[in-house]
Amino acid sequence: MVRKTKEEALETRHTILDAAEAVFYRKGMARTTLADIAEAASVTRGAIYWHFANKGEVFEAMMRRAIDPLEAISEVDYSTSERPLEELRERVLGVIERINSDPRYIRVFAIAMHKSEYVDEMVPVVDQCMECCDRHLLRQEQAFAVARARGDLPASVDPHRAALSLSVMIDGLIASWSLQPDVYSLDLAGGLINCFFYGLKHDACH
Amino acid sequence: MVRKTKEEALETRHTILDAAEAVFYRKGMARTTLADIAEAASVTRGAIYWHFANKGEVFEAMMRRAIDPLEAISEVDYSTSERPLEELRERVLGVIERINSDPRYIRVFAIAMHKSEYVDEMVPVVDQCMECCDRHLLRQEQAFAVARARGDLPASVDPHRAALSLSVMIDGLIASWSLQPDVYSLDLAGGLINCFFYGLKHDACH
DNA sequence: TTGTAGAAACATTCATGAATGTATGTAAAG
DNA sequence: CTTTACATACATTCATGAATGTTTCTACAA
Repeated sequence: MVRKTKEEALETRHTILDAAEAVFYRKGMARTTLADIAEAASVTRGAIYWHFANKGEVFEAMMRRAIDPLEAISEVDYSTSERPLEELRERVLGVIERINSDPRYIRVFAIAMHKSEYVDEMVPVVDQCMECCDRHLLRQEQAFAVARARGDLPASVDPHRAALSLSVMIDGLIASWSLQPDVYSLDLAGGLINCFFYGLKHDACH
Repeated sequence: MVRKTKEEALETRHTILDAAEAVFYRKGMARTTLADIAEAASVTRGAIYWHFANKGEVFEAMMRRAIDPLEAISEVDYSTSERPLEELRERVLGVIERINSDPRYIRVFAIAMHKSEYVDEMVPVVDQCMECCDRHLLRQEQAFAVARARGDLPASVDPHRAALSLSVMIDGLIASWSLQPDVYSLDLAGGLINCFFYGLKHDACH
């Protein structure tokens, strides 16, 4: 009903994204209408259409807002690392712990993995969201390769397969975890990774 | 345009489900309309409404047709098993191999896990589909417990956590696999499970 | 054996509501 | 006085489900 200052406008934008997050989580992407979001945010559809072009852009903005802070952790180079496996482990657990620290992450991951459909224009957006978990697949591969070169892993270990296996475990963990946060807890991750690395070192992955 | 015999009617039903499978896989559940399915099946919407009440029932029937044959493998009792871990391993790999044998499985799993939204009335249907992968979570727990009692696993192993970890890995594998069948191959599964069991035996999951 | 009633297996048409996007209105900030 | 930041109103599209029409099979009777 009233015009706002720029700061207030940015606040409404966040209000809209908060509402979208809640409604998406409850009803899923397809079944939530912009009217639902507007009602939850106590604004009109006009306000949403002012800030975003359509529902897809709302989703994208909601995701970006959540996962962009995670991106910073991704910058690594294992090539000169003294303990590549240790660093890899710490980094993966760091991301998971970070996700665990803010309930918002679990919600948006649940939306991206279970409450939206991986088709058409959603593919690149969801991809970016997932990549922030195992975007380092190449880097992981590097870590395993360096570890093998250093003699930390047996020569029979295939870095590519190892990285694939690791990201499978991470994706599975995040998927189960975001769906049932009370069943799957954070400490499963550490155990799984330890177990996997142990098996790798002893050449048990065949 | 013509009336059919009972056999022909059942054939149209299968034709509709085939078409639904293809269109669901391409466009996702939400964006496919019954008109799409009808066109792909070369029938009219009226035909679909004759066989099914709505799109949800089409989905459910499509899923049932695919996963019901998998259910048979699920009946196990590890309590008297001599080699519970071996049997568990073989059973899990058996399911995965079965899935690998028919491209239909990969498609319906991709639909269930990535091309549909886990909300409302979809929850029980998708659950049933997922349970056929790790429906044995309780049975797995039993297998681990029996193995521990037999001394095949160290006493420090928690059967419940072990079963959770295993199903996380399986879910993650099926999820990645169904999304990119060319990237993730079947033989990753065996290695992962071996690696996990090895780590379990050597008490490395902490 | 054949004729006929009824039901099964669809096709076609129609009415309705719901969601979208746009266009316009409006009040305050700059 | 112009633009921002919305609110309101409107037109259009589209998917659904029901209602109805049509054709063929099946059962049963004569």
